[in-house]
Amino acid sequence: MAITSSVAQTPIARKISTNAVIRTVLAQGPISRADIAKFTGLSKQTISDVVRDLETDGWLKPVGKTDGRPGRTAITYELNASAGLAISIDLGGTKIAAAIGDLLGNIIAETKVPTDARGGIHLVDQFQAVVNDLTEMAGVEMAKVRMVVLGTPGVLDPATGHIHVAPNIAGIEDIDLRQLLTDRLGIPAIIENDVNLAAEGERWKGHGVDVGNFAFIALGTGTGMGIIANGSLLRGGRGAAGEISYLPIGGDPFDPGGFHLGTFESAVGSVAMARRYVGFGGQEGASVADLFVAFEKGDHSAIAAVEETARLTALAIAAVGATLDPQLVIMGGSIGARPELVAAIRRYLPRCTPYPTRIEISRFGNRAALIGGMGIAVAHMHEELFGVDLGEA
Amino acid sequence: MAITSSVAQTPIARKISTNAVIRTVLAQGPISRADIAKFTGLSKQTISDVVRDLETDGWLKPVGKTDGRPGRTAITYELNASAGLAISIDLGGTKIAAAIGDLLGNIIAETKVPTDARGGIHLVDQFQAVVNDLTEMAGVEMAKVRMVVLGTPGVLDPATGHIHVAPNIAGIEDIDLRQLLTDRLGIPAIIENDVNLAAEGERWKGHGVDVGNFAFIALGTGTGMGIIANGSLLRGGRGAAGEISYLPIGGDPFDPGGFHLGTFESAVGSVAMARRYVGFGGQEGASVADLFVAFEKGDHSAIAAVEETARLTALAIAAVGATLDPQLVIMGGSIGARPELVAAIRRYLPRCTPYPTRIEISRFGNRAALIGGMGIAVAHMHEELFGVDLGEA
DNA sequence: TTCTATTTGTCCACTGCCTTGACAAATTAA
DNA sequence: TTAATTTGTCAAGGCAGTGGACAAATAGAA
Repeated sequence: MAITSSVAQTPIARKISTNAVIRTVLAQGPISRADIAKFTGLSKQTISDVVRDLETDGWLKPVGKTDGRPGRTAITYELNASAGLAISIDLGGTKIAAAIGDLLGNIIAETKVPTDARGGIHLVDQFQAVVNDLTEMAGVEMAKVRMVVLGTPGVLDPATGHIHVAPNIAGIEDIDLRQLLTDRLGIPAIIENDVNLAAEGERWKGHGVDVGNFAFIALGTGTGMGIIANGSLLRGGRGAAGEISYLPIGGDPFDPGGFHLGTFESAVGSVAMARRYVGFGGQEGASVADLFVAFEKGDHSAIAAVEETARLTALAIAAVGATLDPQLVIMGGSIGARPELVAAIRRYLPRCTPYPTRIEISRFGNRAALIGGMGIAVAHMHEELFGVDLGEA
Repeated sequence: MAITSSVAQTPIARKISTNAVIRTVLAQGPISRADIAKFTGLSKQTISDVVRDLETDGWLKPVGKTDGRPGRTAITYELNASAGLAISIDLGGTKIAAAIGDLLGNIIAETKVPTDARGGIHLVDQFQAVVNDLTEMAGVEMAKVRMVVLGTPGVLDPATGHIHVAPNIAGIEDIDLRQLLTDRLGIPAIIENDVNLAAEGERWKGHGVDVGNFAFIALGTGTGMGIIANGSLLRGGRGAAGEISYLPIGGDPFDPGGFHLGTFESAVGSVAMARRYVGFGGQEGASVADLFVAFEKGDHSAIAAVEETARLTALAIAAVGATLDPQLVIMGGSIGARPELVAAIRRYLPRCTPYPTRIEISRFGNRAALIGGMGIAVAHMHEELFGVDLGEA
């Protein structure tokens, strides 16, 4: 394990300079070379050289001129957004959503198809087809796509990328989906848990912007949490960080045989919520959707069911608060993003913890994972294209 | 915010090279210049230059010669451990422990004094005296001490370093202890929560070596947890990460007025444990120490008290596991490190969570925070002396 | 003991990257 | 039209790193 690679002469200094220029342009929008020099502290000469190289390689492009100030007009440069493309795919139990975006993360095209129920290798075929559709819709060549991020349910092993538990989707636990996707598309692929991606999405462009510590809690058919701590995603030892299904809340965790499903998920998942509604007097066979309709009409059974779910969720947030101390909890998922539920949680939380966490509803609804995947893909693309690699550091 | 500082000509390349050399020497022990060159990938010439500079500045020193291999003998170099010193201070409610260590983190001298009950500014006087004692004991000059780390109970604001809640120690919530210490000693000071330091200590030289995700749980008068996640300390938004006192476990978190003390701490702290023992039939007025003596003799009340504490702690570990997914939980503190208790926790944990975490007892006992402080101090010293600063990166 | 293979470490020439200062070019304000 | 100001290029110089040549030093073999 060599610490510095240093194949050629002294590429490191130029790489650092290039990286500084790119980051400055990325952060400061259209900017002149003179301003880049002031901002980075590098000399005008160096900046001119670097910008020239970047322009001939197609990464930067001149976009305009300054005016209004005294002195010679300056040519302003911007990142050539179309120089690199990335794809985000959100694999769900019923549908596959996908988007293609440019170097700045602007989404150019988006599509959605039903998930192939046969699962397994057939999904890879679907991904291929979806990617083809996207490049066609966007009118771009596949060669410029440099990164694909796939969000899936389930626990992913951080080391191998192996998907451990994915109840909704058939036959993906035994195949190396990341490798298959990489091979099929010929570009680097990343797999990440969908709730983790939702958290990344909120960090990128949602409520989590500039928040270094927050959690995204998804309540729906199942329960999950994505954690951003110290400004980066927390995966845990086996990739199971945020698997709040197993929180010892909402039932007796020592109940033999019961805890394997997850004490918390057994208490607040959609099945439990519907059953609770029925138990409180709701219509036999009612779904969670029915419950919220009834809630709207002021149905007492529905209100009681929501209240109880909110109470348990508040306890879970209290537990998360005592462990992670997030500045913010973002609620998502088909149930978790319901304003009625969140309002109730906001009422319960200060009653069970002295330092209640701020709670927001996800900004992106069911597109959060897709957005987050794009954020990750763009970040990795930047790293791959412009990143400075000191070996380890 | 300039991205590269670049005061002089091109200091960055030489800094990177120097850093690579130092890290290689640090990791590979006594090593020749030729081997450093092979290891880093840099040329022999560069290594010779860098080593010469480092030697004249006193950071490296030749320690021997190679032999046994064919070819010319090589001079091997080692880090000059005494070139830089660091101090770790552990501020406790009853005593102040402190140690001085060298560039490699070897502890040279250690001391302990009772905490000045007047607290506040008097503590700074004590710190000063303790530091003087240490340098005298170690026979070193204060000028070579480059970093001091202070561990304290309480929640520290990550941004300001302000100590929020420190029940055991008088008058330190209103003063800027870090600034006072820095000014008094004339060297950079860092303040960190003592349980966090204990976790860092285990990571540095204890059970947490090479474990990227683990938690150190301290049970004693109070309860606390230090978290290492993704290989680094997790502080949370307000520095309150790991404040498991507030876990909604071991009582009714909605009990009005009760939760301010912390539901979990109220259930497993030493006061609660002694009261539980008495409640189960133990001697009126018995302490936790008495409890464990009785436990040793097979006293049923004591056994029941330990069992209940273990059961609740297992639940807390289950909650932490569902949130952080640590590979390991290390138990510490006067109660938490008791083997009897840990044995019971190990029995309970698999009964309340499907993926029980491995549990170990702290390797350093009540010196864990002191050791951890030394680890942090040494790491910061290395960073300050040899670190490569790309501005942000 | 002598020779050979091998390894260490230095010397030297060369290249790449960055900086500084000078200066031409272009624009606003007076 | 002129002065002030800013942009961007040119040219010279320095630092850092590389690679090849080579002297020095040693183990092992003849």
